[in-house]
Amino acid sequence: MLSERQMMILRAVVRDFTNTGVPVGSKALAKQLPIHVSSATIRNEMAALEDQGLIKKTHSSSGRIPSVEGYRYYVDNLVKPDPLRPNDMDVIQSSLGGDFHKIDEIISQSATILSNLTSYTAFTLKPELKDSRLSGFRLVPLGKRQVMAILVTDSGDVENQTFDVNETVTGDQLEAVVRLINDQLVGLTLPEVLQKLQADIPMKIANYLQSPEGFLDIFGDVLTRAAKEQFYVGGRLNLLNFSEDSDVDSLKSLYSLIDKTDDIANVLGQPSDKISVQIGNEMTNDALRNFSLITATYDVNQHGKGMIAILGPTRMPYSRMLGIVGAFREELAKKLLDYYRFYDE
Amino acid sequence: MLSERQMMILRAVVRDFTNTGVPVGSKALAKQLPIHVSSATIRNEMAALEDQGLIKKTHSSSGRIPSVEGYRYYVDNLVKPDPLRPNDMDVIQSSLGGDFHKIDEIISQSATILSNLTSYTAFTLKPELKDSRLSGFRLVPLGKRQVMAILVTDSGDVENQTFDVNETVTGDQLEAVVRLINDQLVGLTLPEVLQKLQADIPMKIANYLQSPEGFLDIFGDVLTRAAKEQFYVGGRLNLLNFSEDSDVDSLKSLYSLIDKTDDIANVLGQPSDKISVQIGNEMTNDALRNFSLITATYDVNQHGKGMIAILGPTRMPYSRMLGIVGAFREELAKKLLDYYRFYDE
DNA sequence: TCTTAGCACTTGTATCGTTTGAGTGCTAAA
DNA sequence: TTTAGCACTCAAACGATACAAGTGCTAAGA
Repeated sequence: MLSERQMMILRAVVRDFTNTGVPVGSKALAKQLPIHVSSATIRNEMAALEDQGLIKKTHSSSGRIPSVEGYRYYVDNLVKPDPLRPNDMDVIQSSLGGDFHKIDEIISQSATILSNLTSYTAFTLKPELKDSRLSGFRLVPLGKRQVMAILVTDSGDVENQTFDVNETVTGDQLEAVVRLINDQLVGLTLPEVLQKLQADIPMKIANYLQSPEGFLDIFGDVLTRAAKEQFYVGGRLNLLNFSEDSDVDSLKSLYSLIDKTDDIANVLGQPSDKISVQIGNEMTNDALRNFSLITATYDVNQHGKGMIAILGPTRMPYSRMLGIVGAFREELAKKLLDYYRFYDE
Repeated sequence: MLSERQMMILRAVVRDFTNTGVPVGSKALAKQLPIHVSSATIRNEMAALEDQGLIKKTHSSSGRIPSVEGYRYYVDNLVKPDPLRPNDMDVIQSSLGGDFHKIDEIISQSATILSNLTSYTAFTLKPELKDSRLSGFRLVPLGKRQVMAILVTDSGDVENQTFDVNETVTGDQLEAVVRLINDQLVGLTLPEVLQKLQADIPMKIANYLQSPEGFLDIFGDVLTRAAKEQFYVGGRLNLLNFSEDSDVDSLKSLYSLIDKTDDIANVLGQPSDKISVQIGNEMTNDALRNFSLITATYDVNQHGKGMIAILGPTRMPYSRMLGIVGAFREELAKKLLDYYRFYDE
């Protein structure tokens, strides 16, 4: 249990340190705090906070910095999201104000906006209906030897790919493949489709084509791309600002991490309605030791929920960031509802 | 004019420095050179080379490093491409050996291979017929409210984009737009199309649709994407290895540079049949001051010419790099000829 | 005329003791 | 419980010194 005064001190330590990056000492705090006590008193309280593992020293006679547990306590109990700066709201509204013809444009644009507002790295995922289903597959011949495969899901995702075909493939054969896939697979969820694709489909298709592997590969390719959660990243380069001792190796693993869909999905974790903050080594991934991740969902009613996130140094101004993320999720939800309303009815 | 001995010394200075990164002194050279002269003699020769601006000191009593002019002389007159290491050839052939269904896969894979072989950053452009022409445009309705726009050029490039449409648009209208574009624009080069698009097309289309802007925007979008030279990058992260004093700002501008299609096209420059080397500030772009760029074309006969390039620190082992680039351009050309042969006839 | 030994000189790097200043913990008095 | 005072710790900055690598120049030898 912390006393009121201890909370006040912890809050001040976090604030100061996130602003300046310098360990904060008792004297500075005494001057700054609203209550009037001597630095010696502060020292006693700080010793108590240190005993509880909330703050720590960088060396035996230094000022204190928050420990991971200290940040955690601060985020859970002490912080209050800053109201958005008026200018920030303008930025959001004008950047989202344009006319969009694709959900993906809005989502990708959002990543950029978020990274600009925060000067950190931002991630956005589009609203996702879990269990989206295959609603159609086509092979469209283009010119002489090219075919485009197009896969559509019932949630409106479109995935496509162009590939070259040998002349010996006829239009009839393409038709047959398409019909087979549509007859057998439409309406199933994507994982179900993937599973069937490995089980009974190859046998059936053998009736239509002598060498079907090519087509099944293509279809499988497009399918796995569609099943993967697509996300957008904004402000990649901002990570360079926080490389501390410019540790090239850890930077590299960080970048490899954020470019791998699967990994980042793990890191972001399960959606929750509250804004969630993960601090430093609370995340299992070692490359993120000195970073914090703020994630939030946004809700587009029957169109599902999406996610936004920002990744910055553990020492980030949490109150401001929470304010930005909180406001942005709402603006984005509004924008998307508008968008769907326009195209839905 | 350089004497034989001076050339020998310059070559040794470049070799040594690119290998070790340490300025090279007269004593080390005396020990290493095939001829038997004292360090004092070497010093005299080095003074001469310095007078000609080919080498320079980092401070008044240091060993010498090559100047940009020195590298240039070395590359133009002294270097001989290393033969490929046997292992490297294996890597190339097995990485290019697989079965591909798209040119782009081969080209993108090539960027990865090149960056792996060199541990620098690699660029690849696919073979390009200059003046490729619009050969078709389609609008394919997908599900309820989505349409995919597909543009095909006579060189086989396909560019596409999905977008949402309001329900009030009818299939007939789509048909009309497509017919208009195909009637009026097919057969023209892409720049011509772009130009017409701004001139007389909007007026004509107004006869078919009340609010045509949306469609023209989409078409324009896809068109500009198709007109842009697409390139692939491999080993982006390798740039981090050469950040010297970890100058974050210059790293950032470097990355912005290689992500901008237009800029990088400028940097790569005009294709030439010889392998070309650009050294440090020979490139106008300031972010590249400490880098060198090796570019080479590859020739796929009637399918045009493409380009490969690697970007690494000015202090790179040129002989090895020239060997790799030289060998790779040929392997790639071979692979592509095979590929076209299979799909062409 | 070219080469070389020798030497004085320059400079970056490393090492080491010193000082300074910010900050701590502890004690004892208010 | 608070606070003044004091001894103590440690990082950072600083200066002196030594060292090593390398240079240019001079003068003698081939």
